[in-house]
Amino acid sequence: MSQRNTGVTPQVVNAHACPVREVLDRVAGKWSVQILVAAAQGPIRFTELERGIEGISRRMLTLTLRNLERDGLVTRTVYPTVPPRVEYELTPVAQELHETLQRLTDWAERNRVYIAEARAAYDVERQPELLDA
Amino acid sequence: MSQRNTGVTPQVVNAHACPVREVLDRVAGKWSVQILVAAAQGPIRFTELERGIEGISRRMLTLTLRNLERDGLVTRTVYPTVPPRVEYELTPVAQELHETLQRLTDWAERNRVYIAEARAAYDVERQPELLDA
DNA sequence: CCGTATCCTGGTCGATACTG
DNA sequence: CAGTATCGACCAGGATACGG
Repeated sequence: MSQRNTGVTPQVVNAHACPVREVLDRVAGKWSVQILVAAAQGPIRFTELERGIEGISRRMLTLTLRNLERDGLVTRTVYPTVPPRVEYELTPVAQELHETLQRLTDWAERNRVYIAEARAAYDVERQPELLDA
Repeated sequence: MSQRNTGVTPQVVNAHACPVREVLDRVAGKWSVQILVAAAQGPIRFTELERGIEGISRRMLTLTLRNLERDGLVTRTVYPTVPPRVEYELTPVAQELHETLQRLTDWAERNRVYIAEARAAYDVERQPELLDA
């Protein structure tokens, strides 16, 4: 592989067997989903994204946007004004993705308490001695 | 945090703002989804999982199962026979999750070609000099 | 305003060897 | 059969500084 490490998601050697994993690899990055969500309402500027997504660094914002753009999930439009202005917008395909992600959100919200309790119970079960520290 | 590193997913310091990320953190692990899929048809044994999921190591299978169990997504049942027999089964909550993951799969399959082409186009655009190597 | 380049750290996973 | 323990590699992502 003659390509240097550009920070872009490297291509897989053995193609994915499972299509679910394929999506996840695209979306499992720490910031991908939040960008998709933030951009779902319409075109949005770089700085708006940066301000809207708590804790994201400029680097990761750029990197994640590039990957999304590479996969055809966002479009990048540069307006050659001064100061420069760049807008990102979800493609129709990404809009679909965003809708299915919404199902996941629903699931998470319906079951977040259940999961939290399961965790708590499990942890108590396995590490009871840590309770009196 | 007085807990040693047991290989179990560490708890987050700052709680998740976004509920989508909460799901993803639970499912984004390299093997979680494949385990959920493999177990979706009914109770399944450790070795069956190991054989069914190409490339998974014993270690990762155990680790991922533990995390899923901890989150209340799978149940672990030990039959004290000899040789021992352990069965894993999805909880109803995980069954729901599995269904929504199915939507993601559908999306992936509908759009895999589109994405592959987007990638190819993007890469050519950015690294044309690599074509004649 | 919108990035890129570099350096560095910690968490994830694979390999391997050992147990009830 | 169904695990656990240990070590090491690798890379995603944070901090920081610079550029058009």
